[in-house]
Amino acid sequence: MPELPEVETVVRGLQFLRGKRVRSVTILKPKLVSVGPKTLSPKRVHTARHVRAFQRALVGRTILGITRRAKLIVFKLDGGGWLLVHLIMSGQIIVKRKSQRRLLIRLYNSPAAPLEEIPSKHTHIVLSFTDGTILYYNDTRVFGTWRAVHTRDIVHIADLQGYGPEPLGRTFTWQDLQIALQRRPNMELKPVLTDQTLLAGVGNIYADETLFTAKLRPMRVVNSLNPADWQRLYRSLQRVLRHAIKTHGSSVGDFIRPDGQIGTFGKYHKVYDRKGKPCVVCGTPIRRITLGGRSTHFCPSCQK
DNA sequence: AGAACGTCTCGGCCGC
DNA sequence: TGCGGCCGAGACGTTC
Repeated sequence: MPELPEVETVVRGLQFLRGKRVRSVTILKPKLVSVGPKTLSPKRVHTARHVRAFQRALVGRTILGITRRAKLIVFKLDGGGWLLVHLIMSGQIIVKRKSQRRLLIRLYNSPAAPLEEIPSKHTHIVLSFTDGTILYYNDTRVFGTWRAVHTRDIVHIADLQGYGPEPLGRTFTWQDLQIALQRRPNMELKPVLTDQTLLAGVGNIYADETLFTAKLRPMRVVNSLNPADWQRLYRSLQRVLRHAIKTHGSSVGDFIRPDGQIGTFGKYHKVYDRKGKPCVVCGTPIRRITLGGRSTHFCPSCQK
């Protein structure tokens, strides 16, 4: 399931799409796509016209670059267009290269569907490129978002403007982390770490793992941290995220790499989804609580 | 059967 | 009484 390391893994795996031109766009679930900046009205209209506008924004365009902002995959297109893809909970991008483009129509229900069993009944969007490459978007929970926007709209896009700093950004220091999280001085660390407007890219798993590594309890209030705590939190955050990227992201849930392989980070979870199991450091059973409406795991002995 | 790793909206509350 | 910001709850399909 995609947080910063998973999205980063996907983005790196998609680099070979640069220079390819979109031949056609098939939309099987119109609710997944939208065009233009977000409007003030929360009600989204999904019509055939809507789908056609989305297709028009992409067909004939060449992909100039693929980058990541927070958990968002950002495709830069020629002609000033952008495609912003958010995998939310269960989105997967799977690409077949030209040599593998023969389609096998065989329904397969597993999240880690092998390449030859794509498309599946969870394939909702298909991008075909002029060289025969095909990109499939699978999403069991149909929560993802695909938004086509133009450069002139980009400053209005809450998706890009509302995000906090990138935790792995070149200039990001422990003081920057402190400044970012102290915008919510009276809140608990866990919900603050996963707030995208304060800090970009951290979700439930990596928040729990980061706090364990930093030896800080998830329910600690932000303004109770001293400078040593902030430095430990900063180092832990970067170490956990970098390690996860190195191991290609988490394999928990539905995460799948663009080449169809599953991630391997799940093996290294120290607290996440380990309720009742012994802490890898001290043996104390890992505790699971709910914080900010999300499951939260910690070692009651190691984390202070 | 209840919970799921994300995001958005809504509404209550607080402080000005 | 009004307004903005903060913050928690619930909703959003589907799967196991």
